[in-house]
Amino acid sequence: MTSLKSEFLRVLTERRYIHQCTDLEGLDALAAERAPFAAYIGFDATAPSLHVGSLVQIMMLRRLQQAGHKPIVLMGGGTTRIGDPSFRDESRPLLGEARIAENLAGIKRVFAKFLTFGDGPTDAVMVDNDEWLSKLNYIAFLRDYGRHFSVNRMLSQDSVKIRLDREQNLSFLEFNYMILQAYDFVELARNHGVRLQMGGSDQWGNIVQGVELGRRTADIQLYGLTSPLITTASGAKMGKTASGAVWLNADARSPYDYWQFWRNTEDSDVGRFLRLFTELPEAEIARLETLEGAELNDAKKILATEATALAHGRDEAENAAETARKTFEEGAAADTLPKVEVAKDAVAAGINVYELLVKAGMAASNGEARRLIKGKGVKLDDVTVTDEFAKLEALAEGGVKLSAGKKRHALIVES
RNA sequence: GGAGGGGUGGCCGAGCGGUCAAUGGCAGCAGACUGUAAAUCUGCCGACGAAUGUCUACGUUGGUUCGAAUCCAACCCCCUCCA
Repeated sequence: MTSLKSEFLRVLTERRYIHQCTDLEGLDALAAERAPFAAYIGFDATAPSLHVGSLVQIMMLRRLQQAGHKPIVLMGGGTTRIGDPSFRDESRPLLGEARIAENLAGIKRVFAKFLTFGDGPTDAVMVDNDEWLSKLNYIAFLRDYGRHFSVNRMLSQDSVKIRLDREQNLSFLEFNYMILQAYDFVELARNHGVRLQMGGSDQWGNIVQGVELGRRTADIQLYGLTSPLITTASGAKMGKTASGAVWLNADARSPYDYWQFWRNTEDSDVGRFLRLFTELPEAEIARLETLEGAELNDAKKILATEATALAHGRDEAENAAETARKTFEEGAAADTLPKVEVAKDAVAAGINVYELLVKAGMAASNGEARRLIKGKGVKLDDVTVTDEFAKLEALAEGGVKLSAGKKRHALIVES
């Protein structure tokens, strides 16, 4: 590989963000120019927040902005109404307009943490493809753009081929997804000066279609860049855990939980995640990833704090780290643990421990809570609860620490 | 429109009149071992109840039967092939 001239691509390469690029040299030359250029990544609006699965993409936009260029967040308000069939076994449910609007608002709040929005030349902008897609005229669109797409070509695309090979239905609606995505690219190139589209590796086919459409219909040289699919070392997709998706919104997953998610990273993922999800200097990461055994836990803590700082702010991250330190290393009940309030007289009357577990969200039902106790999974102030009908009858001054397993803790306090 | 196949718990997938709250796998939770890791082993894994138990659940609605996830009918949805 030739040495890269642009800061943007140098950083992306060093941090292992790049999987494929349509024209690395061309893009490098563009990124090395002094004038900012715009690049975009599309996100769909199927949920009210984004989760860790999209974090690589978000970080790429952040890096772009840091390198002095303009990130554009394309919200798929229009395409969400179709559903991307890429590598999906089944059609996605179609969402109503109200839900989509709601989702867009939630997602906007996530991005505000990672990017600087505004009107300046390198300020981030959020656009919704519904703006132009809903105005399309079918006949005109077919005539102007439809003729540039080869069905033969589209059928040979992996994402489509998989569906066909498995003899699963692929509706025409979904088949159009890639056409619209390609059109988005050209539309953004014309009206927002976009030259580059980035995305996950599963978007490669769609992105390439857009690059070609740009050349054919607008005579613009566009670029595409994809990031590798991020899985954990044991092969699981990023962002799914016990309690569901790891959301980036604080109201969907608390900063403390978010910190815990990163803290529990597998050993062999630490270096890779530090590069992708934190902004620590490369030299520091190189040092951290050589740690072994129990010492590697220090690296995980740094990973957790740095990653949490990006999504929730430095203060929240430090708090989460401190709460975890007290809870796990001192065994103390940090007063910043999630709190469960119980009425005074309820305690005096004696309250079942299993009820507390349900209240704390550590068990979904009384039965589950009792099973948990039977399985020796519950502790009160670090003492294993042995009787499934044990009651809590008094509260210590600072409350009582309730633990389900080794990792989930809450503080029971009087209300 | 015609012919065939199918819809079972978070997912995959058995069951095909009673012994079915439904085999098995995955995912998940807990315990042991550790380092809040991985791997491994053990237990749990519909709701309510202290419990014999009660309730809800095998696409929907009816029916047959002492008894239905299992049989019948209609309907809805999905898939394949033909038109």
